[in-house]
Amino acid sequence: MWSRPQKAPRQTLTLDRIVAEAVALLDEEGVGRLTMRRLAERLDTGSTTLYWHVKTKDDVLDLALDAVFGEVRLPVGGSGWQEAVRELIGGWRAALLRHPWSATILDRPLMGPNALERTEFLYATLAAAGFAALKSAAYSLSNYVMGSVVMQVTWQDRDRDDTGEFLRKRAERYPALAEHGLDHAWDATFDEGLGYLLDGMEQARRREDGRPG
Amino acid sequence: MWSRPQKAPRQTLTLDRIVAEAVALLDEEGVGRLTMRRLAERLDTGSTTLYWHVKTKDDVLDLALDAVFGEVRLPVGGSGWQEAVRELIGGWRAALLRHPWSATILDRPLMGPNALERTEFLYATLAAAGFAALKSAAYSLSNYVMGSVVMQVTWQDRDRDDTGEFLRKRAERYPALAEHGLDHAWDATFDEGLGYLLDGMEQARRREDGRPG
DNA sequence: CCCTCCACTCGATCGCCGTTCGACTAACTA
DNA sequence: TAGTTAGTCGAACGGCGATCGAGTGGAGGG
Repeated sequence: MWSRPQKAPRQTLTLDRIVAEAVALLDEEGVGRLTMRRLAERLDTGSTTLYWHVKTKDDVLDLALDAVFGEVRLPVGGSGWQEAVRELIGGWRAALLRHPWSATILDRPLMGPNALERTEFLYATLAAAGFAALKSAAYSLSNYVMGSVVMQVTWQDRDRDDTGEFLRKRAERYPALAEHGLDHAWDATFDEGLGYLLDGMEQARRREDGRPG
Repeated sequence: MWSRPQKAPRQTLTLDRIVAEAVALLDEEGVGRLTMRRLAERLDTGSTTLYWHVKTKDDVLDLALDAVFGEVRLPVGGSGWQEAVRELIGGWRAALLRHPWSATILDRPLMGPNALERTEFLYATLAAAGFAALKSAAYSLSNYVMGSVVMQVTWQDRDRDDTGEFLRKRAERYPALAEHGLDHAWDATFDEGLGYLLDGMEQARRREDGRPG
């Protein structure tokens, strides 16, 4: 039939294109609006087609999250373990904050190649520094960065709504909270807390194993 | 009509009953299976009825999460700030771990009365201890406990599936990870990391403000 | 004793979701 | 040319959160 729609010579759909578009969609509209149908529409295809490249929607999220970890550059310099850790953890945090939706889907195993590579680097750095309680050290750091990103994403931009007023009205019941308000220098607070942790770790390292890093 | 079903003299539906049943449902089946319909069914009512007591499903989750925080007992003793913090944070962690689903919905403002009361206590304790950088101290601790709970819930019980084998097969690429495996003494690791943090905080406290707690 | 009122209940329905099925097609292979 | 296969897609299924408007039962006033 002459009216039959011409097959568009469209670019082949690939897993990479799907993941890239998913990240873009998540960045623009957030995790609640990522839909297989909407994602497919942006890729100019049918939602069914996605399922040939991907098993479930969770796969898309796993891939998108690992793509975020891929943005974290591994430290290169030969300085001390604290500097290397600061650089890795800082980049880790920055990447997650660039894609705030990622903080809300951190409750899944981070087994993608990019995440594993960064975790491996962290372990190796701490091992080289001579930490005997390697897991404790590594977990403390990843716990801290994960937690702080979740916290910041949850609370930032909340100054605009009525959360501040809500607390001010309850100043009698929550005096310390009301006094210190909500506005935050997030970066400085993060750095300071990381400093606490690194100082405490350094003490433990000296106690456990005196080898120089 | 004689066949008209008798109105059951059922117990009045209250917000408390809804929240309690939601927590039970979440405990038994996880966050993915909490449905307004299923929750209503367990309460022997229609799903529509829930919406008279609650505005959205998110309200149910907010209330359930705050109920979990309600399980955390506030420290009473008059010992040092570190002991008080350890007790609060430990109870905080324990409550969240008793309801693992809670770790996956921590990415929302914790503005319920129970959560606020615990946060207030944390601020007050640290302020009394003389911390100048109060927010940094408080955030470091909550970041740490949040992060470690999310991490543990994500990874525990994963030894049973093929995650361990997955890593063992990639031992060349990720030697440090493969060497240290997955099995964890979660409690000990948490305590050790908390120790790092508290030690680092104590150093900063002495530096900033020598007042006794 | 009846009527009104209102806190509370609920069946039906809307639009959207993730996922599946089976039919289709274009390009490559033998 | 015939067959195979990687890739596409319309239609549909069951379930979801939420809404609408029609009820209903018990308390309180006349």
